[in-house]
Amino acid sequence: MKTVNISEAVIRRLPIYLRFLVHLQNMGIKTVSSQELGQKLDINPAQIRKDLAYFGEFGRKGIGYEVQYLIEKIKQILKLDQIINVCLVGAGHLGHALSNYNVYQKDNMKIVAIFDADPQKIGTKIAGLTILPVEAIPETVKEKKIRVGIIAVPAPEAQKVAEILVEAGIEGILNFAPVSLRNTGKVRIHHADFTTELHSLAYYLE
Amino acid sequence: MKTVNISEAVIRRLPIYLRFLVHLQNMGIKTVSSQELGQKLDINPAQIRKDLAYFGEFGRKGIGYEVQYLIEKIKQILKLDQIINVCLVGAGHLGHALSNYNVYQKDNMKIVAIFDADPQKIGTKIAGLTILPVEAIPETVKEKKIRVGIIAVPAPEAQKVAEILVEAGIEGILNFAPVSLRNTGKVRIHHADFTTELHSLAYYLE
DNA sequence: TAGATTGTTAATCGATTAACAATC
DNA sequence: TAGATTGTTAATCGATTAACAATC
Repeated sequence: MKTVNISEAVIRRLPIYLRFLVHLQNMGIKTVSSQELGQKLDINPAQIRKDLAYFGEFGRKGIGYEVQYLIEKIKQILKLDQIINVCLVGAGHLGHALSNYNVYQKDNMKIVAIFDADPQKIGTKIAGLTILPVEAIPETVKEKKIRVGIIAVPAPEAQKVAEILVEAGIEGILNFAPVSLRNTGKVRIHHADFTTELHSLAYYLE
Repeated sequence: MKTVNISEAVIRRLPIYLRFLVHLQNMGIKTVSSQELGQKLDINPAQIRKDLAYFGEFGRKGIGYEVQYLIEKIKQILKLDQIINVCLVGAGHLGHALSNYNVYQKDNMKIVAIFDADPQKIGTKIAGLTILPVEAIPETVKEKKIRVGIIAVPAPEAQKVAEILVEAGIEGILNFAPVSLRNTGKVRIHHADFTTELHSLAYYLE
């Protein structure tokens, strides 16, 4: 798989499928068709079938997809079948919220270190983790085999933090700061910036 | 303007342009070309020119775009030139983080009410606002002319909250809960769900 | 078997990019 | 004037959707 370059649009839909499939599983539902999925997720059924077909033949003609099996397969595709260590930079309000988010364990993404620049905060604990100084990023990333960094610092500091993370050997960044990060190096940067969402939402009002 | 239906992709880029233009303004820069913008934002200059040209002729040939003027124009397009009242549902960690975010005032989007279902929290204050019960949503939305609702409640409750907001006459929703909301009514729903971002990021690791 | 639904090809639709005349 | 850069058309590229043979 991944012989052809799969488009970003496809990859962004997989987690949405995954989430709904887990929901179906929790409800005890065993199989689902692309039509049912499409109806619930407001996505064209043909697109769902095509997205999945990039990675293999996961369904059965006349029947649909087995929920449990498809969950496993999508997790494999997204590499969520292995534990991925994550660090969080920024222990402000947002950092607090993120570190308490209970989604990580079940998704195999685990926050194993929290950093902050404020000397007042260093040494205090959040979610069982002692806050470390930003200077400790390089060694901690190596020691704990951290592969993903979440940036939750103020906008003016985000670029510098990103560069420190890249330098430390991180493979992916999720950026919450409301600023477009220049990509130094070959890491993947995703944005979770709600201000742009809020601004584009304003356009559609009324 | 908006005679032709402008694509969503265009509208989603406008806030990114806006943010960088404000940054340039803060640095005292007066004019900027599509090439410079494109280089900094990693967007094709032709695309930037085309995006802006949907709404008018904002640039000057041979010169580029006047920063201040373009900021004004984009704010007009996004309807950020008027104050938009926003409410927040969910006063947990994330709600706390959002209510303290300082981006609202300068963007004319202002949180004017906070709701929660937990009786323990009702009556306490966040960011100067008294937390109200969810039952107070309909009257408060009308009274305070609230147009946008931010959902920051646990996933299982998000759909019901969305329906209450729609029923109350809200025009747009920004959903932070990790669940795909069914759109009852004709409101616009944007997602600020970082779990899907984190999951798709995993695919690109290494 | 008949009905349902996949995987996949072909058609359509839409978005991005290149190119360039107009013009500051 | 010469150089730079826009606004816009045409070309390209890519993504979505329709349709249907294969088959459970």
